[in-house]
Amino acid sequence: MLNEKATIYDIASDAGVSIATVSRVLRGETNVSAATREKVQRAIDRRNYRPSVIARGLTGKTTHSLGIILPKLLNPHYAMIFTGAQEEASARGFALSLFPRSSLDTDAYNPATMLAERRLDGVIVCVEYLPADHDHKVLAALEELKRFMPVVLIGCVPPWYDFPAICNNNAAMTKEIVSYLVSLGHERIALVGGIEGDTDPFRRDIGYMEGLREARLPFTDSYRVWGGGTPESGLAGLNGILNNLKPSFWPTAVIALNDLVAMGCYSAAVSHGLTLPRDLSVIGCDNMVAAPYLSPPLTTVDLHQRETGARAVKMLLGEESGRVDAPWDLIERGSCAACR
Amino acid sequence: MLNEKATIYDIASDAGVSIATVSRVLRGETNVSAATREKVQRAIDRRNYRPSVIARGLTGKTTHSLGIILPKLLNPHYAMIFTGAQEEASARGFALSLFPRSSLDTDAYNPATMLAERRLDGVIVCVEYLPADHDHKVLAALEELKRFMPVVLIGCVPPWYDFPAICNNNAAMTKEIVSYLVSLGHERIALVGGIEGDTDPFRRDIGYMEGLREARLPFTDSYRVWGGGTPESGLAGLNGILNNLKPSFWPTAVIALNDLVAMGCYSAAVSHGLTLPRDLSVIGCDNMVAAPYLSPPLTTVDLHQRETGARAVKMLLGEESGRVDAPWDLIERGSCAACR
DNA sequence: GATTATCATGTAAGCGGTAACATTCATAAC
DNA sequence: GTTATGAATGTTACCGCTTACATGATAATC
Repeated sequence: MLNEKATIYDIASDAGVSIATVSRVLRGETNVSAATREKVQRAIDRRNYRPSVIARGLTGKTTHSLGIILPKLLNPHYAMIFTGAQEEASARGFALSLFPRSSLDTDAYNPATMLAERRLDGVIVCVEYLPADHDHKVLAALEELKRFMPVVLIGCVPPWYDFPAICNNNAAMTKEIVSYLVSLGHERIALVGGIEGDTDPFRRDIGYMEGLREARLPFTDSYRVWGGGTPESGLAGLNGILNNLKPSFWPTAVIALNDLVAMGCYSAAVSHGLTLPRDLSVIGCDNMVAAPYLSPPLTTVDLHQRETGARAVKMLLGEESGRVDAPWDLIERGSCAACR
Repeated sequence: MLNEKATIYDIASDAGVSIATVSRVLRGETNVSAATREKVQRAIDRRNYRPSVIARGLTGKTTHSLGIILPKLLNPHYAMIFTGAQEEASARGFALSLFPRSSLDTDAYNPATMLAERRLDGVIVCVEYLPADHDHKVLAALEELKRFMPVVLIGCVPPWYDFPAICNNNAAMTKEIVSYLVSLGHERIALVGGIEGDTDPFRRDIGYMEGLREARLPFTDSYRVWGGGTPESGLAGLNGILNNLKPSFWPTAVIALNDLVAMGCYSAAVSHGLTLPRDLSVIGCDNMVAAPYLSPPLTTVDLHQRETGARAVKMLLGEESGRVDAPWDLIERGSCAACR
């Protein structure tokens, strides 16, 4: 508790040894005599000395810092991933910095400049389920980035992307959701959210179609609306469906892109005089903390994002590798009911 | 786009100049001839060279990296602060790393070790409205931290803390909320959330009491329940009030610690057969993105967290100083109505 | 007792930059 | 023509560590 910024030289001279010896005790090498070790440790404690991670990083190998890029923290999905990654990183003495999505913009500045110049030990990139993420410019930026440091992708990642990834197979998940709703007797099932495109075989709409086909249900174009992951989008999406159809054709269940979209659907439903889940079942995705407190409590899918974030860190650090699928669990609460 | 990790020496030899000259063009110094500058720039572009922030940091002055400590990212309040801080930091070429709350635990490890050894240029600490944050151990850790780097506090910070801070005067805010509810005709107003303690003059309960007094309303002990900032806490809190009182004594309005707590209150209310806002008005705090999509849409207080986060960065960088108050705005939506 | 293996410790060369100071050379001043 | 002046550029000593290698002192080997 004595003084601020001391260097390894100060400690060495305090303890009457060379800096190499101090460095040895700092790194816990064994070939230091007990007496010396103790002398050094005392000097360290006395000055409250902390070796500079910066200087260590310069010497080579590792900077003990990681990065993460994600669309937005206000989306609980990403906040959970970040949290998991942060915990894992910090448990290993790594710092985790958040970088903006724009880091991948080829136009602005040079791609990935901020990341590259920091010599990160790796970066986690959360890709949105949006064509914007899959366009070749972003992909090029990612390839570029990969030349500087290990990259792990999280999200709906097409198999032909040559990146280590934790992949959300939204198609398989959505198919399971459809069959769940079918098991409740629903036959008019809407899908709200997601973006059209043929770049990605794991898209929700693909699983949606498959689920319908398997249940021998017709695909009705009006029941599928595209949109982003916000409440606004959910509101607009379901409103569109309800406004354009006679009530007798209204869907009895809706699959929302995520929990936020589901909230928008709640709003749309009540504004059309529908009572949930009696008149309409809604299922979300993400299992955000607030999900159980909506009325009705939201039935959703738990994506284990925290675990995913932690896992991504392990992958960056080389403890795991390749491409793995993220697990998911359907969480039944009160927003889905048997079809009347 | 040629090669990875080049150094300033590579560029110098490519361009046929000394490293000092390269360093000069890197830092945009003026006393370099146009011809030389261009030669160097070409070499830089050709190898896609990025100077190492690590090496720069070693030389002294600044590491161009900041830290932030907050209770949890899953709380939209903190996610918004983080977002604002991140944007501001990255606009200036600073990285922002998230560190866990436990960084301030005196017990674990040495206080602030991770932060100190990274030689951050500053750290933002979001303190919770909890005695735990104000206990002397955490305060000691903060003082310790301050000896290593600039610290800016965000939150409900008692005036005798000698820190630059952006301060939430929750007392003043709550007083205003009370008078808003009073103006709607409410006379039985509950306060759900917050922690008892005498360490902090900006506590919500103080403003609550003042507001009551000013409106010449009695303070009813059963209407004030303590608790944390989660939906669980809101549910338990309001349930407690409703269960312990005959319906004729039920409050007609409730002030929730934050929007998440307000959601818990919604649940408690509906489970008691109450219709919002007809039978009960609820007001939250934080104005989270989902707030407009609850039913009824949540009346709440906007704390301008993004702006606060950005401002904290500016304070760390010495562009602003001292202790300022965070602004707030009451956002009227559908969850508060005139008392029947 | 001379040789060698072993352990504890010291010396010094980087790592990739910055910046103070030195040098060079052309132009202006005398 | 000589010298002062200053812009352009180069040299070099750090910054705070890690690490390969050197050194010295003991202990083990025969």
